[in-house]
Amino acid sequence: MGATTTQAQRRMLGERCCVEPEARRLGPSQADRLSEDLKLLADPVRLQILDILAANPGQVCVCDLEAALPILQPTISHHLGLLRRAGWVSVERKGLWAHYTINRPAFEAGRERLRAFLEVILP
Amino acid sequence: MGATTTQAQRRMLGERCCVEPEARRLGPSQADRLSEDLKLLADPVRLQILDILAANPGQVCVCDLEAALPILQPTISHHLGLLRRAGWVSVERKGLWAHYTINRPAFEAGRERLRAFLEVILP
DNA sequence: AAACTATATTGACAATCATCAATATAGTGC
DNA sequence: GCACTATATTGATGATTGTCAATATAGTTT
Repeated sequence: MGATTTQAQRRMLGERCCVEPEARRLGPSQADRLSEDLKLLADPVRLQILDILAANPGQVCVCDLEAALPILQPTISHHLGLLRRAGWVSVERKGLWAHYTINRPAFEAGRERLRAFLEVILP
Repeated sequence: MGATTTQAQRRMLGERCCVEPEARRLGPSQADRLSEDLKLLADPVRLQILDILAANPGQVCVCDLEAALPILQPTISHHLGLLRRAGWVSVERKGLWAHYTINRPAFEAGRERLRAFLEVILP
C-alpha cells in the first residue's frame, strides 16, 4: 500500500523523475574551457583566416587577408588579436609587415580537446 | 632599370604584398555552415546537456537537466529548442515528460564536418 | 471538472560581439 | 625631418545571445 509517491515528493527527497543520472563526464569548468575554444572558432571570418594561414604557411601578412576577405583592416586586426591572445596564431614582424602563422602546439591541443569531447559523446 | 614598384602600385595591379595566395580550401558558404555548427556547440550549458544526454541514453527528461544544471527551466527549454531545431537532438513525449536523445546521424555529420576542417588546417 | 504537473513560449533585459571610422604607432624611403 | 605605408588600438553602434519572470499548453489525477 501507500508506496506511491508524487513527483514533488520524490524531488524533495533529491530523486530524479526519470533517471538516476550517471556520473557526468564533463564538469562545469571543462565545459567552460571547451566552450572558449569553440567560441574562438565559431566565426566564419576567423575560420577563413585560419584556412588561409594554413594554405600559405609563413607567408601571410594582414594585407593579404584584407585582399581575401570582405571586411576592413581594423576588423581583421581585431580577429587576429583574438586568435593571437588565445595563442592559436603567432606574429613575426618583418619591416612594415606582420606575418601570421598558426601556432601548431596550441592548435593541436585545442583540436585534441574538441576531438576527445566529441568522441566521448558518441563513441 | 625602373623595375622597382611601390606597394600601392602592386596592389593596383591586383598583386599581393607578400604572397600569391593559393586556392582557399574553405569558401565563405562552407565557413558559414561550419560556424553555425560551432556556435551551437560553443556554450557551456549546451555542452553539459549533450554530455548528460550521452551518458544516459534515452532516459533524460527536462527535469533531470534542471536538477543537474545551475539554470532555470525556461532556459533549459531554450537550449533544448536550439539543439532540437538544429536537428542535433530529438524529443519523445511520454505523458507529461519529454525525453531527449542525441540524434546520432545529425551529430555525426556535424562532427565529421568539424573533423575534416580541423584536419585540413593542420594535417 | 478542478487541481496539479512538466514543458514550451513570450517578452524584457543585460552582456557579449562583429564591424567600422578615426586615430595611434612604428617602420620605410626620399 | 617629412611623406608614406602597414598594422594596432580606441570608441561607437547595431546585432545577437543567455537568462529569467510571467504565462501558455497539455497531460495527469482525483
